[in-house]
Amino acid sequence: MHNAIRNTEELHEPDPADRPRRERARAATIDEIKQTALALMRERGTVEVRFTDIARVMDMTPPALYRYFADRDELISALIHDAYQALGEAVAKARAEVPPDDIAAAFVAAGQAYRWWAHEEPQQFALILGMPLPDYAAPADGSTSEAAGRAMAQLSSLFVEALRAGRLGPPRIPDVHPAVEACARVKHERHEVDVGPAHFQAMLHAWAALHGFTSLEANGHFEWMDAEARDALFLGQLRLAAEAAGLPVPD
Amino acid sequence: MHNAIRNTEELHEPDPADRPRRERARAATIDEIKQTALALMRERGTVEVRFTDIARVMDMTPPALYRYFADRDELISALIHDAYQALGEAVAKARAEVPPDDIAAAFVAAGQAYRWWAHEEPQQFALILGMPLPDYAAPADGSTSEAAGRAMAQLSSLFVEALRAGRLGPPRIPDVHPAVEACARVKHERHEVDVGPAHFQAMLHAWAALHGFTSLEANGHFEWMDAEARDALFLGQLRLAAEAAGLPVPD
DNA sequence: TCGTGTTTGTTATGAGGCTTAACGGAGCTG
DNA sequence: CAGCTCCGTTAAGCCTCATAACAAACACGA
Repeated sequence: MHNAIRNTEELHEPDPADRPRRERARAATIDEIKQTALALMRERGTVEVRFTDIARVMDMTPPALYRYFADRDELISALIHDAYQALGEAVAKARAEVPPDDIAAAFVAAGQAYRWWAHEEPQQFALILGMPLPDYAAPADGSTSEAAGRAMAQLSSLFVEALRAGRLGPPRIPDVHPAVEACARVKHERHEVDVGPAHFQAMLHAWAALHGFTSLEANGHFEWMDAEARDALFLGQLRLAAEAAGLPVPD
Repeated sequence: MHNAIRNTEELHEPDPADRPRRERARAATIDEIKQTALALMRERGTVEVRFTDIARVMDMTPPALYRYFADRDELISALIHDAYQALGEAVAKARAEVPPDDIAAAFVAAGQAYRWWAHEEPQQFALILGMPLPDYAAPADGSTSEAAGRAMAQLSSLFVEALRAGRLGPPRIPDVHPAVEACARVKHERHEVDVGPAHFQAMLHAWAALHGFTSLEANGHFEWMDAEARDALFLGQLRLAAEAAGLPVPD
């Protein structure tokens, strides 16, 4: 137990003057642990991570890490949280670098960012969108699912913007199965997705297409193609998705 | 070392009469090990597998397993090979149960089989199409990549059949980037894909869309939808893919 | 029927990872 | 300086992978 829980808990101290200094050091160590874990994952091409290895790279002994994370699961949780954050930020950043009224360009930018991030960080990508890890249970505070929602919101907000700009045409599949409509309604009531059911459906189709290419590429199943071919192919996938969803088609 | 290598090697014995009996027993044990490994993976929801656990379930001691597999990697290799085989067979079986001249139905059947198998066997699916395992190297005999090729051939043959039947219309994206065309030419020369570049491109787009939905669902990212909604959504995805590829559109 | 060699299992052993417990030192606070 | 907290260490227990050495079962030939 010790006090490793303090990562997630908010602890009320008597607010001594040294708090910022010590806390900064602590935060820096936590960050170094996470960065080292990621570096090792990248190096070994795996989601696996050994406390012993992290400690060795950091010139520490393995038990020292337990001052910062109660166990491996807590570290994994933190990494998953960060990964959602990083993906969301990557997409948001890409969208911000595009003229705000150019919906088609924003869609391409978002899609490319999703793909680029997954390709650069396949381990983090696998962490959040691949097979869930053994015994891992999402933290009860919902911090990871909240982060997941924010990442997905990047996509749905694009539809909302297109709708507001009057640039959202009808999706290629206009009819919606009642069960799908029910899901759309729930999402709509929670204000997670502020578009109609047909466009909600189209959005999921677009996400799936986007994700499929991204996932296959990130996991090395497109390595028989060179980078140029993959780029062109992905752009085509984006065009198809935009067209089917009623979004302005890029190019 | 011992003699566990005999799984993959073809060994030339003096062909004694007892060979079939002992070999059958050996094959049965190998099969039981693999089945137990799969059962444990399913139970724990993971790709991880512990020799100790397998042995316990089989009422054996862990070292006994080394008589059949040199190490964990060799077991994984066998499981990957079997998984490709199983996926290919699932798709082939689904296609065989549909009138051979109904291309649209065959496409739906193949897609549903791909999705169904991934959903029923998410661990095996992750094994072959998810993130590659640490330290794992595909066997030099190319048995896994050959199995992979056969599984993918189920999709490409569908396009060939449609072409022969005169039911293959133009794909929604007719222009092909030179780099993609070069890849298509290579595949064509090897007779792995006997369709033109534009349809080759469309096939990859279809695979990606199909795979994206399948992968998200198999990894639990669509669990907020009920089964009915997911079914309807997937059918829509198939329709979009068929339409974009120039295949006959189902329904 | 009885040795003989092969196959297949066992126990014993060691290396290495995860995790906790117990302890010691650094640094801030009074 | 005494006392407290935080951070790191060493020591130790348990578990897994993997190998070595040994024992039983079995098929086979003389």
